[in-house]
Amino acid sequence: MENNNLGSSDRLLLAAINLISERGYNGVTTQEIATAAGLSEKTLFRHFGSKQKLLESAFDRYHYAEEMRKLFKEKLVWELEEDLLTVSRTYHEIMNRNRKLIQISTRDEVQLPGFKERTQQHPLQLLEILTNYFIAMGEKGKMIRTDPKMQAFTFMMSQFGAFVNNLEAGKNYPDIALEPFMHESVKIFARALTP
Amino acid sequence: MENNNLGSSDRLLLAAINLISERGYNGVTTQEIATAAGLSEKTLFRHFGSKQKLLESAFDRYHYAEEMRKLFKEKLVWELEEDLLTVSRTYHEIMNRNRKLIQISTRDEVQLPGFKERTQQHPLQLLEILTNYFIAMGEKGKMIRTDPKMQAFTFMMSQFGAFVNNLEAGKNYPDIALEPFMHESVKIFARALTP
DNA sequence: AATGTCTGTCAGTGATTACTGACATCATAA
DNA sequence: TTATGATGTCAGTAATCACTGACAGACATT
Repeated sequence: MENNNLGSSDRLLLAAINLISERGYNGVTTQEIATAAGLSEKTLFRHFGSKQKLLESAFDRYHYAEEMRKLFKEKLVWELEEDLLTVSRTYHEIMNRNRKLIQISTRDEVQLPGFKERTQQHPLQLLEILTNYFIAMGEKGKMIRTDPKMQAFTFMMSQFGAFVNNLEAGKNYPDIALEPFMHESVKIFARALTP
Repeated sequence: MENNNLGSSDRLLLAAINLISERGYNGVTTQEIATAAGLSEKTLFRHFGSKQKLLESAFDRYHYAEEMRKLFKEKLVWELEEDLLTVSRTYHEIMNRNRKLIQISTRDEVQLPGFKERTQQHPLQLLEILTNYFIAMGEKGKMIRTDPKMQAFTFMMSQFGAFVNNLEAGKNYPDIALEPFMHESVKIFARALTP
């Protein structure tokens, strides 16, 4: 964890994210965070005033909030299997970039109100986009027309479930990798939803 | 939270599970747990000796560890859509019964080693059962024969994702309920996997 | 009546922890 | 050189918290 080329604030923020995502807000001391950042506890408080504000700053600074909307506009080609793969890839990219903050926001949601809403926005956005995409595909005759919202939700849940189990870490399901999962899950849904 | 007809130990265990699942192990004091149980802090320590042992006892006492294996043996009828619905129902029943303990074990896994393995056994069992079921169905000619393990895993992930989002609580996705989700997700996979 | 069991109250201890103030050090810029 | 800003050290405070011992009351069993 040698981030010596970064500024002190960023070193503290990253150390905080790493430690708190692993052991929880109440499971980490300001002393530990400062030491992990290679700085003194005093410096931590000079920069952020309180432990709470330190974590809030970490969210403001390191939460990637780009809209999924934009990412899809230019990428979708109205070919179901290809597009589902794009959706899956983009989803896992964004979610994995935010993994540690998402973990913190779910674990410590009671103590850190408002954080969960911010990380929950990505799934909600995706659900909306995907539902609209399914409706449009149905109108084009390229998809069965039954329950687009629930279909989108089911696809999302499969991706979300895989994300939560952190296939890349390989701890929960050692012999299942992310890339093959994305392909197989996309294939399944494409086959199920094609007329 | 009036469990006055229960013994003191059980009142304490249930109060501990409720509070810790909401606010985390380090976010709850022994004082709070005792008060929630309608007892004094002293009584808590007389019964369990330490906070740690209190939680461990809660797991031993309230973790429903029945094997999915048994539940399926008598229920499956080798009809894909019907069986997938049975699997989904059974899965959510068991997982929801264990929801609070599962939440504790994932949130506080670092501080409570060994707990996660115990709650993770249900999904692992289900994956194995479902994979074998898919293989057998393939041999009967009732399912496409491609990648049974990954197909089982994808189905499981969709159920797991829905479980994590606690549809019954209706907080994350207010307009999506568990029952319709189970039916739609099962329909999707049945259509995708039928020859 | 006597005994044992369960519980509460009270008053504490020792450890941890977020957070502070005073002062020193050191590099860089003016 | 001097001033400035960022940092470290040290010693400390006030609060919290897991946990304890001593004593007493309530209740059931014998």
